[in-house]
Amino acid sequence: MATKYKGSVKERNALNAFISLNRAVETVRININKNFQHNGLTESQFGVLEALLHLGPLCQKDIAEKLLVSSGNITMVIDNLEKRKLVKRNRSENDRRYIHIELTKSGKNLIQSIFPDHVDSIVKEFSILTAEEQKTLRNLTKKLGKGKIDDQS
Amino acid sequence: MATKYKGSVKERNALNAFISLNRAVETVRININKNFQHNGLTESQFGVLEALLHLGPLCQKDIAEKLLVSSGNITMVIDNLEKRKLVKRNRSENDRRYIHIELTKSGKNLIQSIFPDHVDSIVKEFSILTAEEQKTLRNLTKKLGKGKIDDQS
DNA sequence: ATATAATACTTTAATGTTAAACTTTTTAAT
DNA sequence: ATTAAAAAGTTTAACATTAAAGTATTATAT
Repeated sequence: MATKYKGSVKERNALNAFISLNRAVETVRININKNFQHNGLTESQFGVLEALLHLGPLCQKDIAEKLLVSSGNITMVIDNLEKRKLVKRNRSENDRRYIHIELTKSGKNLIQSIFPDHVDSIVKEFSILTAEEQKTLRNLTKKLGKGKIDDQS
Repeated sequence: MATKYKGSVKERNALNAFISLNRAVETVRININKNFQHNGLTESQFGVLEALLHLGPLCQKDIAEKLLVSSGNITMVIDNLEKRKLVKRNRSENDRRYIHIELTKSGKNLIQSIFPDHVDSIVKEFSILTAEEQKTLRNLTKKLGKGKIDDQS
């Protein structure tokens, strides 16, 4: 019953790249996320804390753009982080539509304590590739993604 | 306030590759998913229908493994597909623990009508890379992902 | 100045997602 | 044969996610 898709060479090339790309991200993520899951953080919560750590206070719209998620989603993620007192909402005085989000002291302590392990596990996952291959992978994927997040270059 | 992470060369290489990889998948997915979203399908639902189309009837455990999701999740996704009469549950006679899922006629019609556009949009997204680059990308990501889904090779 | 647009955020409804506890069925051990 | 363990699927609670509609605030056009 199994019927593999038969397409043109062009189609098979793109499909193969797409499938492997998705699979790689999924498996790598599952392994890397174990780090902050031990600390009761979800991937979204970790992403917000990391952005705040490395970029400083941000309004919710900026966070949503960095993480490529909807504004409604950010409202809930920030809600949950606020419940745990890891971040704080500050209504802007200049323009009261904006809410600036900043790390609390315990939020900063938490993300700072987790981040080194996070980096370690990324290094570990990618160590199956040489430095040269990692650079190649980065250059190829940079072309595919219209990224808004600054990377480490 | 922005404080970029300072790490070793090894760490920056891995981080850069990781960030670009994630970003590429997210942006590519958002574009590609528009196809089946027009037909009221979610990404998960599309994934199930596609697996059933190309691999034939599967039990829920197999579907969960192909899609790298939990068994509880598959229960819900199949529930929603069943509500729309796109798939059908068949309790196995040999071993009553298993439930075989198969496409209904309308489910097969739907996925067959959508799939060509799906492939087209993947080809379009990846056309920013040459055929050689697509193969390189595939080979690099294959090393990273411990895939279980058969690809088109 | 006032009406209109646009912007930032929230809410709602529907679906997705997981982990963990649970049921049912089958297999393995003794 | 009886019991224990394993396996497939379901349920529950909590969080994620989006689209679309709604609220509050600010900017713009006339």
